[in-house]
Amino acid sequence: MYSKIGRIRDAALVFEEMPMRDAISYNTMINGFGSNGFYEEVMMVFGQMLKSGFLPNMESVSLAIMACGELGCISTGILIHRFVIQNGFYSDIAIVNSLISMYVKAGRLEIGRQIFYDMQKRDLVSWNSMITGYARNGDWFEAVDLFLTMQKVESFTPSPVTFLGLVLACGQARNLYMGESIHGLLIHMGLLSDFRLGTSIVDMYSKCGRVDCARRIFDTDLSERSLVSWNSLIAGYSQNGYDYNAVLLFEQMLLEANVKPDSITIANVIPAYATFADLKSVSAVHAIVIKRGFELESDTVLVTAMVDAYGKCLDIESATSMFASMQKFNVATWNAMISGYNLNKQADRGISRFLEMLHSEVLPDSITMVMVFQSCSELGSLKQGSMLHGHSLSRGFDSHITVGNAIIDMYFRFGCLNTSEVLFNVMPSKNVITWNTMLCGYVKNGQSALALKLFHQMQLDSHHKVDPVTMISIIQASTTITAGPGAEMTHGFALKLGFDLGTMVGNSLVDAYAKNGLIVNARSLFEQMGRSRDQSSWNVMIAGCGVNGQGKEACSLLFLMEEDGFKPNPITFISLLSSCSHSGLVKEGRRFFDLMVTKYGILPSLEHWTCIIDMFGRAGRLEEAYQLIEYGFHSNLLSDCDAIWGALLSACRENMNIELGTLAAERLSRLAPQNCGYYTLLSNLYASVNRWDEAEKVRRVFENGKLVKKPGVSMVMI
DNA sequence: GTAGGGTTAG
Repeated sequence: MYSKIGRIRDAALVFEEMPMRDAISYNTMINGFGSNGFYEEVMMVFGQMLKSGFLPNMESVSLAIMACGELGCISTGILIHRFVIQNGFYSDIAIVNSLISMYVKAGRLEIGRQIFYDMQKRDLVSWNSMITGYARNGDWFEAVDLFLTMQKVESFTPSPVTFLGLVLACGQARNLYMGESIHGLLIHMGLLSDFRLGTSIVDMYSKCGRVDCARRIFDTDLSERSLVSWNSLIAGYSQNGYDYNAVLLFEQMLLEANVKPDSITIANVIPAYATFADLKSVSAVHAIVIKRGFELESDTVLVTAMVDAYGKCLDIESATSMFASMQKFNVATWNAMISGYNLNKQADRGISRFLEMLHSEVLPDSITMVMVFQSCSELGSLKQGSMLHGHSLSRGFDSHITVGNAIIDMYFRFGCLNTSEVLFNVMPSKNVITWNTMLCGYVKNGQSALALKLFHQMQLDSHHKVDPVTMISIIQASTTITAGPGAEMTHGFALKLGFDLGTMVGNSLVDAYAKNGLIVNARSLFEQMGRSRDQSSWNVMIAGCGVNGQGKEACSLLFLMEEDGFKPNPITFISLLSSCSHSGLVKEGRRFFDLMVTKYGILPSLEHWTCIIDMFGRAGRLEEAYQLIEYGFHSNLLSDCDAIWGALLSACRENMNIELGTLAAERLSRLAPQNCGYYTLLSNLYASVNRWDEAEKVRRVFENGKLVKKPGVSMVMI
């Protein structure tokens, strides 16, 4: 009675206290748990029932099989399968259908298929289960084939569940063409009013990258906007790079009265906030999760999304503690954690996590390998990188293009161009990212000519089309070789290719023009870009004015930028401060520095501080630089570190200021006694004012080997 | 008895 009205916990209590249980009470309990989705409990009671010697009824057996499917307990499922055969349940079509469904849910299509073909008599549910099985695995061809055979051979009329399977198949296979056909068929048959089918169509368009169609159906065609339809559309936006739309839709959802987000909604929207590195929103969503009591410890997917998000927001400690609070890990969780350490410049912790992972029961996958190769680059440890390269070869990861790309990228970062080239040449299959990695690697290593040569080769290869990332490398390579004309040429070339100068390529060209003295071209392209400008376009333009001595123009761009709807970010102020620095606009620079903190709430980073020290230095106003540093310490905006004194010492060297220079060097020698660069600066400073004896003294300290060589990163044994 | 939505990289 209790279980019928959903008060399953009360029923369980009564059941526990029953002195004598009979088959009926066991079956009732299994039914109660099963219909409320308590699958673990179903398994438990089912086990107890068999142990006590009672024979379950058809319904209980069916529910137990269903529970195995839901929980992914395929080994228990196989035992129940045997039990079914031994106890004569195999004649029941419903039980066999449940078995098929269990196997296909676990991805064991071959077993499901065997059972299906061995059946003497099949009903519509058997066909539907099989179709759905193929659909989940993205095999739309088999799904459609079964759909046709079902009608031709056994004359079954498809039900809405059949179509649910077909639409799912198109989505999973990203087959837009088939999806559109079935959409049309459903309209024709008048089945779209079934809200489950409507939702599945929204999901299909989302998965096929046509979020615009998904949105139209969501807005106009759905008879009922269920939680699942909201989730499908948010997922569609988020997975297709429309992060802002995902966030907007989620925020709209929060205002709706008749729908509340669940853990899947959150797992969908969190990556969108993460792309913006929007820590405030991520924490706010985390608060919703806690407030609504979603189970975090067991929800691997949700926690993985949160670990990743905190990592991207540079709150690595929150990411670490979320990771630590988990009971079950999967490979994505480990990967998100390692990626977080890389992003937070703590690659050593990433490597440690990887070693920990090797001792856990979760095996690394190709994404893990991509992450650890990044960790090695970040750490600058060639030795470790080569060892992991060997590890990855022995595990067969070299067949993954992404892993190959990551390894090529790593060797470029170590300056091992030859190794990268060899790997590139022997790679059995390449994608456009492989080519881009090579091009970018050459450019970063100052080999622009090689980049252009390879680009030529790439164009002859019809398999790989030039994309925006390719163009950016080519713009940089051309301009390093032929400065201004290079920028004009690649600009023309991009237009000739029929390339829609998107935001990224546009920004890169503006940057190339500006850096090569063609500020007029930069400005006109920047204006031409219009709506396709983003925040970074403004930053590039501001910096570009700066290097061309147009400090005043740079300053006025800040206000135009705000009029255009973009908020300045820390990089904007780096561009502004260095513009002021190059144009000698000390007063303005100082004002922007203050505005940044007070009006925009941006805490100055080390780079901001070194920029402003450089500005004072160029203007010969070293005392003011020093005062500002002292003020930074006092107000806790700045911590005492070698980079700051290094910047001051460098400025002193330019101004031949011995007094402050010695002071800076003193602080430096205490903070970073191993840093050779500063000793050279100090000895140069003495030499510049003809104090040769002092210069010699510093040089001797350096040469006497008082400098300890920075110990290499310790080796890792695998 | 079958039944729609989720995480990680390049």
